[in-house]
Formats: sequence, C-alpha cells, structure tokens
Amino acid sequence: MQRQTRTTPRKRPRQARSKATVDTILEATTRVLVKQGFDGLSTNAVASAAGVSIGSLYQYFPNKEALVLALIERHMEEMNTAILAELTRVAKLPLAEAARCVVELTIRAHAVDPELHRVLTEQVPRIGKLARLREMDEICNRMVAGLLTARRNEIAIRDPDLAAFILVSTIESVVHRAALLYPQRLRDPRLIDETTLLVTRYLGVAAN
Amino acid sequence: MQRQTRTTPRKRPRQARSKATVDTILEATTRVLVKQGFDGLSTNAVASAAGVSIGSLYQYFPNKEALVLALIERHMEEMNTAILAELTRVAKLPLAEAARCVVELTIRAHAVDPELHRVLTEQVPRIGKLARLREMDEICNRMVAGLLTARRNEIAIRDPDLAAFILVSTIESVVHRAALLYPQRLRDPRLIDETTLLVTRYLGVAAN
DNA sequence: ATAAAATGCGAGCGATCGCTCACATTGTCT
DNA sequence: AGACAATGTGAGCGATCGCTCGCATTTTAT
Repeated sequence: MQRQTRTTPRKRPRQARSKATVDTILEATTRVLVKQGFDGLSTNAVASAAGVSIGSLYQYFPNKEALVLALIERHMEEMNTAILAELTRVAKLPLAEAARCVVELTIRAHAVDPELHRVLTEQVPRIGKLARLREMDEICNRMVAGLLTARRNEIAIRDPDLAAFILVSTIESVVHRAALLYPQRLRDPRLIDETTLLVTRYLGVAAN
Repeated sequence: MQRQTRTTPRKRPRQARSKATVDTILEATTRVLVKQGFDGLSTNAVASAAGVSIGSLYQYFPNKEALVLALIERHMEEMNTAILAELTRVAKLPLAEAARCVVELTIRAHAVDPELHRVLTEQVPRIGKLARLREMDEICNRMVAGLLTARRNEIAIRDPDLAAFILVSTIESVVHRAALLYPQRLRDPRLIDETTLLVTRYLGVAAN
C-alpha cells in the first residue's frame, strides 16, 4: 500500500456547508468502523455511507488513516479532559472518596460507546501518532503524581511518579479489560468497590 | 474483502518435509508481522519471505487470518502454561513471595519478544477466536481464585473470584502497558517491587 | 520398478482499494 | 450581475491482494 503518510487535513472547511460535510464523514466513519472494523473500513465505503462523493472526502482527509486519527484524537481528548476535570474536582476530598470518584468516571466513560472505544483503542498503536497519546497519558500521570505528592503524609508511597504510573495503568486497564472481556461486569457495582479497594489499599488509605 | 472465514488448516502436514514448510511459513509470518505490522502482512509477502510458493502456503493455511491465529494460539499457549506452572510452583510459598514470583515471570515473558507480543495482542480482538483466549484467561482466573480460596484466612478478600479477576487483570495490564508505552521500565527492578506491593497490599499481606 | 499419494510451484484471475482529476454546482464579494 | 473562490461529483486508473488451478517434483507403499 504505502501511499500517503500525511495525516493533516489538506483543506480547512471554511463555509458551513463544508463543515457539515466533514461532520457527516466522521459520523459515517464511526458507523462503518463499529460495524465493519478497521479492515472493512475503506474510503469508498465511508464516502458512500456518508452520502458524500469520494472526491469530497479527499478534500478534507488525505487518506484512510487520517479519518481514524481524527476520531481517535477527538475521543481521547474528550476522555482526557473529563478525567483531568474530575481529578481537579476531587483533589480536596478524602483520598478514598476521590479514588472511588475516579474509578466511577472511568467506568462510565467506557460504558458510553464501548464498541467504538474498543475499536479505537485497538487502532491506536497502528496509527503513527502514539506520541500524542503518550503526551496526554503523561499529563494525566503528572497530575496524579502531583496529587500524591501534595498529600504525601497521608499515604504509604515512596515514589509518587512510579505510583502514579501504577495507578493510572491499573484503573484504566482493569476497566478496559472488563469492557473487553466481560462487558456485563461494567454494570456490576462490585467492580467499582473492588477496584477502589485495590487503589486505597495500595495507597494505605483503605477504610476496611 | 470477506473471502473465507474458516481458520482451520485445510491439510495436515504428514511428512517431515511439509512440517518444515509449515514452520518456515510461521517463522516468516513472525518476521513480516514484526517488520510490517498486520496491514503490511499479505499472503504473497509471507510466502516470498519464507521462500515458499504461494500455492504451498494455501495448502496449509486457508487465509491470512489463519496465519496470525496460529501464531497467537502458539504464543498464548506458551504464556499460559508458563503462568500456570509458576502458579503451581509457588502455591505453597508465603503469599508475598508468590506474588513477586508471578510478577517477575510476567515481566520476563513480556521481555522475550516485546515487538511480537505487542503486535499479536493488538490483533487478538480482530481475529474471531476471542473465545479460545477467554478460555485460557478463565482457567488462569479460576486457578488464582482457587489459590485465594485455599488461603482465605491469610488474606483480606471477600470474593475470591472477583479478586482473581482484578489481580490477573492488574498484573497483566500494568506490565503490558509498561511494555507498550515505557519499554525501558521493564528493566527497572522498581517496577517489580511496586507491582508486587500493589498486589500484596490489596491482599493485605504486605510486609511494609 | 511402478503406482499412488503427498507436496511444491507460480502465472494469473477477479475483486477491491486508495486516490486523482476534469468538471459541475454553490456560495461570497464587489 | 459578474468574477472568483469554495465545495461537490464520480468515472476510472494503477496497484495490490487473496486465492485458484493445472502441473511438476518428491516421498511412500507395494
């Protein structure tokens, strides 16, 4: 294959008409992606699913990857800002409560559109832009590390940076894995309880 | 695309010659997969990388997916038996020690061929045969649950099944994530320490 | 030695895919 | 109203891919 490597749009939509076109295309991309998977995703299929000419698609997206990348960027951005906002919100709460809130938010976020989330996270490593992801991940890590450092005297942690990595990895991964392998567990409140317990015991702030 | 869905080999290699061919093909698949990724993987490319005719390839593998599936099955089988063996081996050790051993093994397993492991785990959800994977995962879960139940009086766990899910997810995911995002951490002994700490504190058997 | 089975070969068919380009239509500005 | 930019269209080119099939070669069985 190996045609294009550019993933930035070739043209910015200036008029309302073209903005609508771009939105339609991205919506169609989502639909096709969820229904067919990344392999069944072709630019022709997206264009026709969007009811838009293939030529129009290529006005705004230089290639197939750019389509998925736009989706990933949008999705991850949403997730990350939601998490950061929640972290800020719970910064002053008792740590056990704060942990529970973050766990709950993570689970809620995964429950919104699990299929899309799954397909997108699968595709992330295949798209070049791991860097961007890593960046957001590290912002999150640093923020957690900051929180841990600020309340160092409350917790049984020596290295806040390493602990932050462990915590972020753990919460994200347990939830992600539950969503992937045992979707029904996402509805189970005991998953929240137990994940919170994992976190609080690790931090040494568990109630029980 | 949508050509074949069968993933079982069409013919069993009976003679030594054909067994060698199959091995060569699988080796080549590994090489191509690591170098080109799943998208760059074509049956033609594999055949030529293996120095084998495309016709021969199709004697033993009905399609592209079957190639990757064979690799996944083999790889996961190895991993699983290694983990199960280790679990059996450490069953009588103090829990803190046992936890550390399992964490160490998991990290070692990920360090063998991180690239291949990464590519393969990426492809797992795309191949139909999630079922097989889930099966192995559940064997592992049940075994851990069994261990936890057997030593119920030593630990601060109410539901061994849920705890087993959490533990298996946690260890696998933290290590996997480290391998994916921060490969150098795999060499860091503090990752072992901290992951072990996470586990032991959760179980309520931490030394410190 | 000979037949039969197993294995290996690779040209090439049909289908699909990514993408371009010449042209038509719609919107904006003066 | 006229000019120019922005946007939309889709036939179709070139490339690749999955896979088949007729045939050659090697191994096994008798």
